[in-house]
Amino acid sequence: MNPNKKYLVVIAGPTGVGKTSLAIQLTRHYSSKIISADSRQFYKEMNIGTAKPTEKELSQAEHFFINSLSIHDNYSIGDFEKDVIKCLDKLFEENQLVFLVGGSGLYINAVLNGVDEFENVSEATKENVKLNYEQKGLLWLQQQLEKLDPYYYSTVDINNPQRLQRALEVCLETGKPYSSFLSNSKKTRNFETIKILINTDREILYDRINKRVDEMVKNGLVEEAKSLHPHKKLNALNTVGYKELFAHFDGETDLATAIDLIKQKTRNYAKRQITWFNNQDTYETFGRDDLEKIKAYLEIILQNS
RNA sequence: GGUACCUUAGCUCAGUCGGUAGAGCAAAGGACUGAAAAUCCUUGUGUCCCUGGUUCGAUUCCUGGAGGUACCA
Repeated sequence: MNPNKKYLVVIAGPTGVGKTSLAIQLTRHYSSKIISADSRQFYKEMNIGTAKPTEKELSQAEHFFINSLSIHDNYSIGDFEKDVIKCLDKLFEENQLVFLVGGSGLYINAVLNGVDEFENVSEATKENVKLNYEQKGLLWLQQQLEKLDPYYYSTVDINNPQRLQRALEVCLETGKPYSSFLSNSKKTRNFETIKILINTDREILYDRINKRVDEMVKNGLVEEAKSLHPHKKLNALNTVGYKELFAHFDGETDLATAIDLIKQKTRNYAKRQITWFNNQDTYETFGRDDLEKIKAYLEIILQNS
């Protein structure tokens, strides 16, 4: 093992696969620390519905970023990248190996490769774009973006209002095309990365997800969501497990339907994660019971580098 | 028991003036640069409940049956 090298071990995979417990065991084995790349787990007000590690698990391995934010905070992937890199610099002073665990592929990639630098967009600009979109519709977004950034317009999914809004906000705020900020290059990092994907049969995964939702309900998810209901407009709460219950509180569905929907939307999410990681390269895939194999794999890499 | 209506995709239902059918949801696949558990894109063959009849041809019209819903007894 090269003592001068530092390693970030990424443990990724779809929700419900059992990443957390694997990662904790590995972390203990290496006496290391865990950085969470599960963006929902940052919010301290959201506990049951975000499938955070339990108190016991948190005591078994030190976790960073869990409960680091309030749902009222404005936090973005750019902030996350900077915060994690800062945190890693500190952790690597005392650890040769640090674990990054989560299922938010975009957030993991931000740590590994970086995201491009953008100027902050003011609330006024965001509000302006949002209002115009609400009043004039998707076509307005498309026309504005086509005018201000024809190149990006030709490459984006022009049916995706979130993408169009974001690009337009940047154009309006900076007076420059959104695409002029895109470098398409990876940042160099002062650590090596080892990428591990945990996956399992679809049937098993979906079954685990369904059971976990029932477990969350038993643990008080409905009550937790009830207490957050007044804040339902916040972006942090526009998420599976909460918005279905908000719809129930608002009289749109009965409770059983809401719970079934949470299961369904979580399954859909897991599938999207699998699609994301399929599209990434250089992940080594393991099953949820492959702790020993993963240890062996890590040893080989550490010895050979 | 009587009368009326219903039975079509995994679900809810359109539709075919007789030439074997299509929406939404689900499901599957895909995309992804500051909302990412978010947002968006693509994909529709199914004994048209069963049985006879009419017809060149019936899921469609007619007879009988089965199941369902409503109302009347």
